[in-house]
Amino acid sequence: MAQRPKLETVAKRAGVSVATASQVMRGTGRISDKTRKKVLDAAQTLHYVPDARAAAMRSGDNREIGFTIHQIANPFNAEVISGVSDLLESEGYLVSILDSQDDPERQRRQLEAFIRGSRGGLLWVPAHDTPKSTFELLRNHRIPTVTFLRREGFDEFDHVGIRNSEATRTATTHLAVLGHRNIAFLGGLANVETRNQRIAGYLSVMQERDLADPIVWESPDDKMSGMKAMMALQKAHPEVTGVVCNGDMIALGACLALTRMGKQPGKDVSVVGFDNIQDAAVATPPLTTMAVSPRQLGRRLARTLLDRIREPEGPPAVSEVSAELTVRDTTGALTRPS
Amino acid sequence: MAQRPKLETVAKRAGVSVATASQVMRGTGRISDKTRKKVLDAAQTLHYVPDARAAAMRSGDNREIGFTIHQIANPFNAEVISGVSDLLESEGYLVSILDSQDDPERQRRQLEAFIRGSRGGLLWVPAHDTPKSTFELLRNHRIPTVTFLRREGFDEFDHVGIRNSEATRTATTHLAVLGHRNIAFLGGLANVETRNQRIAGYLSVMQERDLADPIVWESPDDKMSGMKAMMALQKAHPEVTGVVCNGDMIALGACLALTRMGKQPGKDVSVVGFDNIQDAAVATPPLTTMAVSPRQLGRRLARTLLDRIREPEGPPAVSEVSAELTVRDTTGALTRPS
DNA sequence: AGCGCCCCAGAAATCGTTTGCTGGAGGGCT
DNA sequence: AGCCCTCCAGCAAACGATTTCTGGGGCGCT
Repeated sequence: MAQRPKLETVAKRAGVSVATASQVMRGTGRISDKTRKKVLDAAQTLHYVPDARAAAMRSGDNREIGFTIHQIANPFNAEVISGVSDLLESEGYLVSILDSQDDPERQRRQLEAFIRGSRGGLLWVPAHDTPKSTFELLRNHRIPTVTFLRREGFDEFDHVGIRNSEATRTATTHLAVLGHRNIAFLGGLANVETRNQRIAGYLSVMQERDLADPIVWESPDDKMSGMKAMMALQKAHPEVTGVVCNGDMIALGACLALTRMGKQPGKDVSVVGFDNIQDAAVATPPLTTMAVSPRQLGRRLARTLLDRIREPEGPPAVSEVSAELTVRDTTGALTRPS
Repeated sequence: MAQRPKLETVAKRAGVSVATASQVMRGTGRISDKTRKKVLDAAQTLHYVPDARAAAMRSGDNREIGFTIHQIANPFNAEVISGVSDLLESEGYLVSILDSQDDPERQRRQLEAFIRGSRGGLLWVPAHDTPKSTFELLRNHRIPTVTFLRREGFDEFDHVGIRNSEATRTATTHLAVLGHRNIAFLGGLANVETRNQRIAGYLSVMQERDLADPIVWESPDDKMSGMKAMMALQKAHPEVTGVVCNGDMIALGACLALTRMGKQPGKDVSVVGFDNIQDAAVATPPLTTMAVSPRQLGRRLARTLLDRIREPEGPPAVSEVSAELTVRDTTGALTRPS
């Protein structure tokens, strides 16, 4: 058990040539069962594991793919990752996750290191304000890439996303039908693409239905921030009775704020979330939200990348999935007339 | 912008030899400023990025490290990851995360793929019931490895952990001092090492103080499962007035269950969590918990690995950090006598 | 015996780097 | 002129695999 065994060691122990040993390990060529067994036994006892770097260097195929995401702690993202891994690992790939923390600078460094390691492919949620040069970096190096959720105006990569503006149209309409006129959009940071799309959907309904002046309120996408933001929003605009949120974490934080302020979500103020994370169903009260299936999204994402690896040329494939309105207890008819 | 440029291309364009170009890129050797500039310019215009695989293959040093963890969605883990990345990336490493989902089978496959890629080091939370062979796999391949949180009885690797039994001793004592006698331990799955240690601490206090018969209740470590488990526990053992939890998610789920059953956490039944995740402070009611600092833990973890990479030989370094009792509103004095 | 086929050995090229070596061109110094 | 010193070219050997090629031993078949 000295150093890491190489193929040559295995071959020597099995009494065959390295060429033959390689054939056996790769399952290629015509090898008799007897020889095959000898080699496999030798590899077993030596705990031989081939060096993927050397192999990839010569043969070119690379079964390691990366998934760069903006926020690893988000349970929605975690489920997407899980869906991606299921499919890709069953195809013999190793998927490793990089957490950019939505910082373009950090993302750039990570992607450069990623390219140095020359993996087989990349799944990527670009950080907000990702410069065009970062996209070009990937493209120039011919790395099979699928963007996810955001694409920042770069349309040369395959893409899997959510119909954001359609979803917030649905959410806002839902509130409007319930009688709400003072509806605000809450959550997310400026210049995030998905948020902009969601705001667009919200604004369009506000305008078409001639509701009150739109209010858009920023906040980081975690529960605590959502709570603080909702408190500030209520203070600044006490007339607001409906809130369309940029994510479930925000929405849960908002509900928290409302109950703390003595108001009842779904009665005094209606709140719609986005994502349908697991907590949404068991929250108090259970959250009305725009549901998308993260696992399904993950599988689609993985399949898109596999297709691209198989067929490097060809126009970018873009697919978007719809979010579905899931009504629970945080939305209700307007009680007090505004 | 044809294919990926190699060092030879850069050298040719700069009018120098590959050896010289390599020296410049690595910053080694004695090279005049004029030549250096020529090479750097050529690399710039060609968008040259060195191939880390080929480099690592020859030189042996590898600046990619992996972090295999059992549950990526857990916010506590996410903060640890963040702490690890901060430190390691500032040292020029790329850290990629693998999600074993606490499945020994999946973990095994991932680690084998990881070894094939021969990275520079590994941070590892072993899945529950990880077989000894998996540990030996890593050891045999001489991969600098630091286990985190769990070590499953394998003491040949460096380790960073939490003083679990000390922590649950503190938590249980806290409840006992408040007058509780019927205290249960809730959460986690059988045969998970950290859980066993926490149970041990709990049991020791129950015995020393001659409290009621101990009750240990299983549950997966997410909020929804915790809620269900607490409901079942209350039905089976209505006399229980104190609960020591295996994690904050469980504890939050338990509080949820209590309020749904019309009981008030901290008044009717006292609950202590573990981890002090961000939600703990803003939950209703705010959660009493055993706090450990995930970022600090992450930095210590990273530093331990760096030390090991720098000095591959030598006895394993083990360090454990203490958890601190943070009293909030879910624990209170026993009101109705048992 | 002769022929053909299956299986494999052995050698060599290749992937993109790093690293050590030899040796030479040029400059500054005595 | 002679000598040393700096800077770099050019060659070559690694690293650990894959892949192709030639060639030959052994077997079965006619």
